[in-house]
Amino acid sequence: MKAGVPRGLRQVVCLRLGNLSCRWASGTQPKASKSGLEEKQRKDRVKWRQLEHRGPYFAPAYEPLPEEVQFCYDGKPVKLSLAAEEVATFYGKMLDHEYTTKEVFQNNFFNDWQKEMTVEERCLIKHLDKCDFTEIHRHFIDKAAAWRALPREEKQKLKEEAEKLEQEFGYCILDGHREKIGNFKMEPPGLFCGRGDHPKMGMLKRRIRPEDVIINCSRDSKIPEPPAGHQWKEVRSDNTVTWLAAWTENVQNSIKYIMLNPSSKLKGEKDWQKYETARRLKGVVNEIRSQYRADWKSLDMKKSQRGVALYFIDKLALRTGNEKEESRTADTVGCCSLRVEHVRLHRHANGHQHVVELDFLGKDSVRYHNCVPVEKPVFWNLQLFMANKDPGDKLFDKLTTSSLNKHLQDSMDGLTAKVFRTYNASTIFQEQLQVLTRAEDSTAAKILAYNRANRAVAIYCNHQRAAPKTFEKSVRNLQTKIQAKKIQIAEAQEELRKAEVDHRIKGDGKSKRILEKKQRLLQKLEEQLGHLSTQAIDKEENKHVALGTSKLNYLDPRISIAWYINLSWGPCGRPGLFCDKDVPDQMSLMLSSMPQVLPPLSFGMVWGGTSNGLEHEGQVAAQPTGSRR
DNA sequence: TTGGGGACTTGCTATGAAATAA
DNA sequence: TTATTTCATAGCAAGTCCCCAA
Repeated sequence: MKAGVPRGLRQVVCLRLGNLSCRWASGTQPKASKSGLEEKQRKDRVKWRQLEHRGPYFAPAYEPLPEEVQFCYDGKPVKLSLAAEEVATFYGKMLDHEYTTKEVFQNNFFNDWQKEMTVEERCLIKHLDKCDFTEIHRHFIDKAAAWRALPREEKQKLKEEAEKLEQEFGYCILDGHREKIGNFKMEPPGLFCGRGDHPKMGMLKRRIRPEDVIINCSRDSKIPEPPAGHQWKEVRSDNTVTWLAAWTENVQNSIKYIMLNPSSKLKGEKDWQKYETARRLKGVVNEIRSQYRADWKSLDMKKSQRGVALYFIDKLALRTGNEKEESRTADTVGCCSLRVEHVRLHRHANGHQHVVELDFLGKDSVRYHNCVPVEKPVFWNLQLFMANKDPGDKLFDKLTTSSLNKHLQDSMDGLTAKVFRTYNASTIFQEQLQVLTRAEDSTAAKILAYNRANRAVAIYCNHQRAAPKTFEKSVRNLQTKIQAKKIQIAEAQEELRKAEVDHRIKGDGKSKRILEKKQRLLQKLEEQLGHLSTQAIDKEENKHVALGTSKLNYLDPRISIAWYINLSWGPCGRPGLFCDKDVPDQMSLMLSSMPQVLPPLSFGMVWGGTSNGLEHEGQVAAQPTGSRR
């Protein structure tokens, strides 16, 4: 990249560029769609002509425990059969994990474990609380420690073997291009770790054999060889799908796939299309917003519920909320599946009128808790929807996700509820970058601005994380550094003062040089302090916010690039150059010539969306709170 | 119209490599 | 050189949305 660009700033955007350059660069991106029809045609057309790969890499066979590692039952050592021992190691490995303290996990594990036992073992081992897995647990801890302690050469050797494996199994040929596969290693057997209060947690995920796997490749390609002595469940050639191999997992009875890496042309094109669809939404979003406002007044409950639900989806980034099988998954909801018990209405709260309090577990059992002032008709409608219902009843009982999406399709081809998340996320990101960035700021301040814009989106999407384990310690370390820097600055100030006096007395060239040197030192130290302080703020603000998901899935990379280039090379002298129509071609040109010449562009025209009216600064203060339950 | 399966995207955590500081 | 921190990504769970059959 071009020299002279502040290093830190480059780093923060390189994260996006790196992602983008492999996903969209090399001229692989499709042209921007001219119409919804074209997009549909592209979606429906045959996806590939040639697909060749080596098939999945299977997990190594179970390696029995050494003789000295014993499992004990009721205080006595018991030599388990191989199958039972293997499942016991799954539990033993997890002994220090919270999962093994949960009753559901324990019961499911024990139930499935018993199925793997011999008749004699089943007669003997009746209660989990009499099982002692501590030696097994210690064995795996020691094994991990031994691995860490391996000499550098040994580790290097293992690394080279892994690389060789990746070269062999980790790539496929798709229409003449060598593409990276996302997950070429078959998932090893283990215990199912569902999130939240998942009723199936602890169940045995059984080992997948070649006989369970369907291979997808082109007819004329070299069919992957199954491991010796085995055969595939099926070999097919379906060029309307993108997966290379598929199998059904036993816990949830769902299909799992081997697919391409996000860096592949195929995934990159889909990613591109996603953002183009979201950008098309800006052309109709005002109309949709007017429509859902009009629907609030409708006497038809279907319409008024749909209007309020769309308002939530648009304003609060709620997920669509498909129906789920109650007894087989954790109890999580989205917009359409909200229940009365998830909503509380406050006529006055926190100095606002018509406040809606939403409190529910969303995707991955992450808690969404938000008190948000809403428009008056929304408030009264909600009151109506909740009237005469039990807490466990559906809030939007006349609404389904399919009817909602069908309605959206009428407004725009390809529009579904989840497009609003992408659209609003990227719009907020661009707006926040504009608001928070000043050209005259230091690099550290610009990085902070970038991260804050990213954070505004992550908060909007309720992307949370558990605070890193080392968080408190690293904050302390940073504070120590700040204090040390302050002391250094005080000393430098004192030395500068002395140098000034010395120069005033002597007035010669040497004392002048010393004075200038001290001034430079002080300036440098103050800059370093500024950088450290900014880092501390950034770290603290980011304690519970996960930036990665929005960065990867919701923020159009072109916004980052436009911002970065604008800050590095100044605003565009040719307004209108980067107008919507030209975005893909401009990006293509820009990326292909990234190291040499970068065309000017006008930041602010990449998306140029219409805000959803949410006060993002305000929402940061009243952000959804809570964590996984 | 509905329910379920299939295909795909989104999301969080753990881990290990690379970068950075001491 | 070593310790610590940061960052990318592997791993896999859990969503969304489309399609098809009953």
